[in-house]
This record gives sequence, structure tokens and C-alpha cells, in this order.
Amino acid sequence: MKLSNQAQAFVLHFGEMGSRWGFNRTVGQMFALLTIHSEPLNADQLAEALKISRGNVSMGLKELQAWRLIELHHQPGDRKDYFTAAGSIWDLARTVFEERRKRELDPTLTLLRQLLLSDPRDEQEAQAQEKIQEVYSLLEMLDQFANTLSKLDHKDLHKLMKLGSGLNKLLDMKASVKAKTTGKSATTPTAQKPTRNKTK
Amino acid sequence: MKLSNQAQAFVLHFGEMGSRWGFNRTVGQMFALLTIHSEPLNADQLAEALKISRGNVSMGLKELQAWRLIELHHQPGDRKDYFTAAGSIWDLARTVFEERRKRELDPTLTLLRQLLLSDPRDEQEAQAQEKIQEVYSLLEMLDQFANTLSKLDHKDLHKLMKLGSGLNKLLDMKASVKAKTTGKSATTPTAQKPTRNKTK
DNA sequence: TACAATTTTCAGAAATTTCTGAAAGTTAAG
DNA sequence: CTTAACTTTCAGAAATTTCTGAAAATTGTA
Repeated sequence: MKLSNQAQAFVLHFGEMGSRWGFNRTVGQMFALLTIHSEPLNADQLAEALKISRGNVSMGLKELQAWRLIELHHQPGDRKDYFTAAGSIWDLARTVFEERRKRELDPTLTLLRQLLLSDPRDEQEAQAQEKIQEVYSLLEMLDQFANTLSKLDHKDLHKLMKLGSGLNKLLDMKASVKAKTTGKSATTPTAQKPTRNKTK
Repeated sequence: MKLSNQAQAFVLHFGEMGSRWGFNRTVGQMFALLTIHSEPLNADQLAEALKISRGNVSMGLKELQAWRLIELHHQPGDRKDYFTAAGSIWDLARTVFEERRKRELDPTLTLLRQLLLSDPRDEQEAQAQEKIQEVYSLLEMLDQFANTLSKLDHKDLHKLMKLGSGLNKLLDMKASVKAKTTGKSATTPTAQKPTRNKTK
């Protein structure tokens, strides 16, 4: 397994970027390689191509499986395990997106929810609590939005992303549609003010 | 500067999460603290509250300024530099979002664009090139979408995120509007089926 | 200019993360 | 059951990142 310069550059770059997406350099490289390589690869091939130890490959594969980013295959008459990227580029992107939401957003929301339960002991804490409430609202909304997005099918996602400046018009449209339904003005103020968190 | 349990928990959590967002633990903590603390803080206060060295604080502040996440203030009659979070929670979220796009997506797009210039030497490379093209298309679209999002004002963003399942309907609406304009059917097939990756 | 207050820098220490490779574990086939 | 092919594990080594603190630089004031 010798990598072309092209593949090499791709793999190295995604190795570096990988850490941003929640895995380490070699895991990122393995994922990148499995992504551009159309044929299934086994652990030895990965180790050789990436010049890393067999043990490291084993751990990396385990992690990529936990992320549901790769699939196991078998070749008839060969006892080795072969792997490919799990699905199309879009599928993979969606999976990374979903997994990150689960691993990062959810725990944070849980913590913040908990922090919001105790009552502030003084003015200082009251103000802190307000901020925490704001962070919580923002993240919760993000979470729901992410949830919605990841339920859209490829086609709709594509459509949404392509909207560009059309998005503005669309939001106005929606507002006016809603206005018709509810009788509210199209420029609904959306309860923008300090709801305060005295939800107790 | 003694932190309440609440603040402590908040700060520690965002310290851990920080690395996901592109900065290290202490920078994450400093940012979290400046975010929940309404009054401006100086470097000594940060160092004391977070139990880290003065030098570390100095480096952290420099980084947070590079991210445009904090603002420098001065108190009359005090030569120390005081800092606050730069804007509302929404502003901060938007800033992190934008900075990450700049720092991660842009360089990747540049690399991929470059890789796509050279012509494949064999079948293997041709297939890799195809995959790279797909990744490129996806990331470019994401980039543009992110761009669009970060231009929306707070209110519209809020509106968009709140849409939830309304998003589906919205996309249909848009489709039909477009259909009227272009004469296409609203249920454009857009090659949705098992393209599988044997695109050969 | 002199000086004191404050911030920045950066070499090396400390902490953390990642990686290796040998040993242990697993599995299929005969 | 035995063996060989293969995979996983994990202790410690290596690499990387982060942090400290003392020295240097900067800045405002007198």
C-alpha cells in the first residue's frame, strides 16, 4: 500500500483537522484514507500506508466504529477484517455531526439544567444564573435545530444550504404565513426580553 | 476572587469543552468566567480565581483577543487592564462560529481545490479524485451556508432555529415558489436513489 | 529621565495524549 | 483439541501540549 501524493496530502490534512472533530491524528488519517479509498482495507494495509503500529490501528478502528463511521466487511477466503467508510460523504458528515451533538451538547445541557436548579445566594450569583440561563437557551435551541437538520434527507439539506440569501426572504415568508394563521404581526417581537430564570 | 460552586462548575465544564472549540482548558475557563461574571476582571483576578499562573493568563487573554471574544476596558485611576466578554451570548456564539469557519473550513477548501487541479495518473487516483470532489462540494456548501447564517441577525437566526419541523414545510414552499419561477416540478427528483459509491 | 506598575515572553517543567510492540486473547479450520 | 491467523490489550515510551515563574519589555506618571 503506497499512497499517491494526492492521497498523502489529503490524509495528512485530515489527520491534522481530525482533532477538531473529536479524534486524534491517526484516527483522522485512517478515516480519511478509508474515505478516499474505494476498496475495503484491512488493518495491516492501514498500518503500512500510514506508517503506524498495528496496535494503534486496532484502537483507531475501534474508535471509528464507535463513531459509526466505518463498516466491517469480509472477503471470501480471507480471515482478515476489512473496512470501508460507512456510506456516502453526506452520510459521513451527518454522522459526525450527530455524534458530536450527542457527545458535547447533551452533557453540557444536562449540567446547565442542573446549575439552574439551585437558587442564587446573592446578587453576584443571580447575575451569573441569568447568564447561564442565556447560554442554556442558546444551546438548547442549537440542539433542537441540529436535531431537525439531521432528520432532513440529503435532498432537503442540500436545498436548505443552497438557499443563501434566499433564506432572508424565506424567513419573511414564513413570518407572514404565521401572521395569517395566528393573527399576529409579521414582525413578531418573539418575547425577546429577559424571561428571567426564576422558574423554580 | 472566590468562585461560587455554581460558577466553579460552569467554568470547569467549559474548560473541558473548550478544547472542542479550538482552545485549551485554561483559555476555556477564562472565557467562561468572563462570560458569567458581569463585572470586568483583570489578569490578577483571573489568575487567582482559576488558580493559574499570571503568565498563563497573559497568554490566554492574548488568544481570546485574537478570537475577538473579549474586550479590553480601563477603570479610571487604575493602570490594570480589565476584560469582559465581547457582547451578548449570541454575539459570542456567532464569533466562535465565524472564527472556526475561517480557521478550519477555509484552509481545507484551499487544499482540496489544489488537489483537484492535478490530473489523476491512474484509475485509483481517479476514484480518489472523485471522492475529494465530493468532499469539496460538501464543504463548500457548508461554508456558504455558514456564511449566510452568520450574516443573519439575531432575530432571524432565532426564527430559523425555532422552525423545527416547520422547516420541512418551508422547503416545500420554497420548492413550489421556485417551480412557479422556473417551470420545474416541485418534487424535483434530484437523483435521490442508491447512487452507492461504485461511481466508477 | 527615573521609577514603579503592569504586561509579555519564553525556557524548561509538568501534565496529558498518543503510540508502540510484545504478550494475551480470540476464532476458524483441520 | 491444536494450531495458525488474526485482533486486542495495555504498560511504558515518545511526542505533544500546556503551564509556570523569573526576567525582560512596556507604559504611565512624576
